[in-house]
Amino acid sequence: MRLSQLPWTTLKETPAEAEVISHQLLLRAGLIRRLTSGIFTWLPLGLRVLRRVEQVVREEMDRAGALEVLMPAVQPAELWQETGRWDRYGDLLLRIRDRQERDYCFGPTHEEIITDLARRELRSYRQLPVNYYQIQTKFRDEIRPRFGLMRAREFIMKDAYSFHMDQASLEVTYQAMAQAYARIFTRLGLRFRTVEADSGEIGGSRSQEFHVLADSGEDAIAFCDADRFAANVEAAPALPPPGARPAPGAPLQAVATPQMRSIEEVSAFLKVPATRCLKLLLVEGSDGGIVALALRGDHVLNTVKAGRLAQVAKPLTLASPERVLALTGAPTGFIGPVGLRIAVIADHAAAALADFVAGGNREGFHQTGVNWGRDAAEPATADLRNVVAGDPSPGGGGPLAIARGIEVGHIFQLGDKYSQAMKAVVLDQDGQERVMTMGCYGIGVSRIVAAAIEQNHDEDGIVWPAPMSPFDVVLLVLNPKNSEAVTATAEAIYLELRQAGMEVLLDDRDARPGVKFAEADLLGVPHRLVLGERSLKDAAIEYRHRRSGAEEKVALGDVLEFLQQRLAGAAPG
RNA sequence: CGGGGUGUAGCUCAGCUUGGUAGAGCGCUUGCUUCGGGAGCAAGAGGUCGCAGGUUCGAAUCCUGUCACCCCGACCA
Repeated sequence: MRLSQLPWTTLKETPAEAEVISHQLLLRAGLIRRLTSGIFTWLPLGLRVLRRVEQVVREEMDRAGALEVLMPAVQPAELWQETGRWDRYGDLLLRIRDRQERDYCFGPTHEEIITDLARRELRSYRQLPVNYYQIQTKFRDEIRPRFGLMRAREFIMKDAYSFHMDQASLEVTYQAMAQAYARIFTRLGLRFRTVEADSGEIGGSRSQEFHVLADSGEDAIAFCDADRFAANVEAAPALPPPGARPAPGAPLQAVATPQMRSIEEVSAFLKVPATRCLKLLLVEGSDGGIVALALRGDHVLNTVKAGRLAQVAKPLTLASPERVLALTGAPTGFIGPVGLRIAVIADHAAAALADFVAGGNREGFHQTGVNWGRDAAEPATADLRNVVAGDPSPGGGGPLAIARGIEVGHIFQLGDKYSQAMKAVVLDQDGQERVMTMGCYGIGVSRIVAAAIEQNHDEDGIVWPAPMSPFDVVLLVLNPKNSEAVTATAEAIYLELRQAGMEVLLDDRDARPGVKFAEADLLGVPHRLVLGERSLKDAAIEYRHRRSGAEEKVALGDVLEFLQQRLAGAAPG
């Protein structure tokens, strides 16, 4: 592609709307433009990146035996009503109405559509298993779209859905997808981790996420290299502390703690570490009452774990301050277990505390020297908290570490949740109708583009992993108007490289050298060639590697071979 | 949805407090000079000051409404 024929506008200044680096660089490098909140146009150079990602995804899905289809983006309400999600999916679902006043939605996902397709197309166990996939635009009306392509409302997703006679068959495809995903992210040159996950609203049992590692990631993932355990913090079990709880040693005492509502305030005021404080969170119970959840002061409630408790109302809802006051006689911030007439469920670590500090159930007071069993009833126990760095790994290999990740892939074993609701059945060997078992497998294609930048950039701009760079090579022609020899040589090299199958960006614009250098760095193509009168005098061309900055002079006759070796190298960029 | 903030040239912003008919830098056009890391000089083009209504002789500026965009918030017990 010739830059002289491309209306390419880069930005020297960072647009005010962009907060994260990937969003800033995508805009500055002229790859995308925002149309409205959470909705973007892909410009010519940006689209090349997206297409390269799609191609890798497509190749690996095909290799794994999946079948590409393309389903409609607009979906009739009837199918969503069949599974009950028309009502349950909520405001995330963009609902639209046609001229006949019929209800539709713009698809945020395609379980209903594919299940409808499967029940129409599939008749016999002989046709199973089958795995359909598509690469397509989704729309989710996010509460707050942000971070550019990372949390957009409209985005490109690869979603796949598999159909099976039984769980064993599902397992096989599920593992094949896990392997395909690992191949995809490896091929794209991304540093990633596969982690155990919560299956969330989609339902089903087993589920794993694929995270691109980046400090700006929205998710926390817990892992242990020694035993290869890795899980989203949402899903990582916190083990009970070892050893027996110490015996009570201190007397129960009430202490005045005026205005001290938070653990930080109480801990600092009483000079007691947060690890010896108890915090109680009052949530709505499934029986219409209130349930108290007890955590150690330094721990954080895991809402996924808490939401699974039978005693807790779904969805997990904190009790209102008014209700707390009415039921306990004390305002929030001063609630403790002593004398509390509410069921308490304690996290294992909170249940292991002795001689701890807790709210006094009286405004302006806490208690010290509190002990379970002696001062308050022994609580029920459960795993309620997020793991923290240093916690023992559930795999037994040692302490956990925490890293940040961007979720770019998620695979689920759905079971029969949708096939049952929509009566997607085939006949088995005995001629009996059997509900199919399903799996589903998603990849955030457009999000991968943002995640790759979050993970691969420097102060000059993007540093694409080679497999997703918009071009393999950028060739800068310096001052083309000054020298016909330079222009002619550049044209010859441009042709030679393209004939060898390389994607080459030729900067043949009548622009100053400094502009060309700066914009090439911003765009982030891994390999750069520079041809000017200076190098032409030596019958050479200058090469520079974007990521390392390493430079070399290459004889004109050797350019093709030199680059072929570079491109063939395993180093992804 | 609640709270906060911002809407002025393609981009980043000033001007608003104290009303008097719109500016800077970058970008864009033309010319000259430059020409190996986002050039210099000169001359230009480009704005219903988000929109609507009100106050006023006069509104970017004050008031009301509305729309859009951005940020924070479901860890407080």
